[in-house]
Amino acid sequence: MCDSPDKTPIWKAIANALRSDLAEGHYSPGEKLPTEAALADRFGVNRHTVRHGLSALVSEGLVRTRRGAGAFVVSTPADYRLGHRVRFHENLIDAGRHPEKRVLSLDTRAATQGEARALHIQVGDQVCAYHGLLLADGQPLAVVLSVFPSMRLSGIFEALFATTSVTQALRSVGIDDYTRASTRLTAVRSTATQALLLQAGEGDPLLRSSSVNQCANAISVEYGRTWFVGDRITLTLGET
Amino acid sequence: MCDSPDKTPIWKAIANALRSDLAEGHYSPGEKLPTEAALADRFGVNRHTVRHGLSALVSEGLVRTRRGAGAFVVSTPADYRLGHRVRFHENLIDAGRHPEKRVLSLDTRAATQGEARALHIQVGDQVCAYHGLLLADGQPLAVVLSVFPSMRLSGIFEALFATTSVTQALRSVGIDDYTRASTRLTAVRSTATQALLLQAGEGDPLLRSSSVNQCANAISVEYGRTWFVGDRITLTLGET
DNA sequence: TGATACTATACAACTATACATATATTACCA
DNA sequence: TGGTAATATATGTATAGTTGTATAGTATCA
Repeated sequence: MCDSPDKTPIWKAIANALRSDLAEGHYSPGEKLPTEAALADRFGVNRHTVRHGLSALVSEGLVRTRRGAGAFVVSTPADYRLGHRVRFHENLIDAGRHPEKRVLSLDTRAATQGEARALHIQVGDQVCAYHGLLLADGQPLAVVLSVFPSMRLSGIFEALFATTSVTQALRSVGIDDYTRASTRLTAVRSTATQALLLQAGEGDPLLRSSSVNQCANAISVEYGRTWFVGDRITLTLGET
Repeated sequence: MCDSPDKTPIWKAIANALRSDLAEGHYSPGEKLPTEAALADRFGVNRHTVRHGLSALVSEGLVRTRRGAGAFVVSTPADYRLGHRVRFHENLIDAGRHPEKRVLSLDTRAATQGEARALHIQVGDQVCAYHGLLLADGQPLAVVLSVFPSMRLSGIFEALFATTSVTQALRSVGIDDYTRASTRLTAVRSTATQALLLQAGEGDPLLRSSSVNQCANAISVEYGRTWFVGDRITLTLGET
């Protein structure tokens, strides 16, 4: 009976075994781990013990589970550069990722109070609202709500229909370049809908960015709000 | 036994997302929703989960599905015009709906403090209280609590028995016309009783309107409180 | 005796896949 | 032009597999 301070519990040993499997690259990002039942069988333990071990990896952010589907290796957080010029596609390609955009809805409506203030227009002026999903390597990264002042950008609605690129859409209505006039960041908890779209947990922390883009003559052309999944992104400032 | 904070099931979150899409007017009646496969793709879930969410909307009567064809919008929120003259039947007929009223109770009692203030009468004066249910195309739209000052409108009780139309009842006691003197709007959560009557979920958001109608000589003839189901109505102001 | 670690079982929620069946669209032919 | 068959598309149904959760039980150790 040597009283070693603590013999490592089985679940911790399992977590360690899996962790080193990941570290040695036996599984690549996005790959599915064996099922809990299979792991339980391999380690000769109960499924709950495996789950205990897995949950440790989940809370470390190494693994993500989807009910009914399995446990998947998480990819490392994408670096996202904030600065004077912010371009989604460029940013992710620079980070070695494959960017993708998905349109959720696109409609024209009256500006809310906050939108009006941000864009320096009147409450009730027509705006074009773009609701979309940003993905990196096929994994949801953020939801976006972008608002454009229709009056200043006639044809923006059709332009956004034609292309998913904000840069191209703006160019096609005569805005050759635009720069980030302001960015504000806060952290919020995800709603059920956001969680669903982002394939994250309800209440998971999101990084919310509110920003205004202006064209050459300091006219506001876009007011965007973006909700990033906290643990899939690292925002970087200042560096080139 | 720590209670987990109410986690929304995925299918319910999908139903909510679609419901609010309908509420925001992204689809009009008769329009086809995206296919189950497309929705499953958008939300990143299995088609069966989407089907579960859709079936909720079907059982609410918002959507109808046709095998091989798709899912189609049955009803979108009724437009309800607020202004100087507010008439339930007219409003819904103008919106292309079939209005209906159902009497829940009708009695004479003493005015409460709030009612007295609204109608400019004394606390304890006799009022005629009308409790009813408004329906559009057979679906509950709102519960109404209407209070009339008996003293000023002798015979109003019997008149309300004879007809469900407020306009007609008032006319039969000598009020040929009346106009909306004030309207106040807030949002509240439904009580269990309201939810039952409205065939909505307990705690669902309701739009509460408190209004006073006056006859020609600026005498208050009705104090009404109406609880609309948020999903089923869009109140419009100002426009003709 | 009580706390901790693990086991055992059952069920709910979601996924994956396959196939049946109804509808819409297209191609082709007279 | 009009009708019909073939094909693609979409919903309905069935079955099995996987994770999430709840409950109860057992062994061990302090």
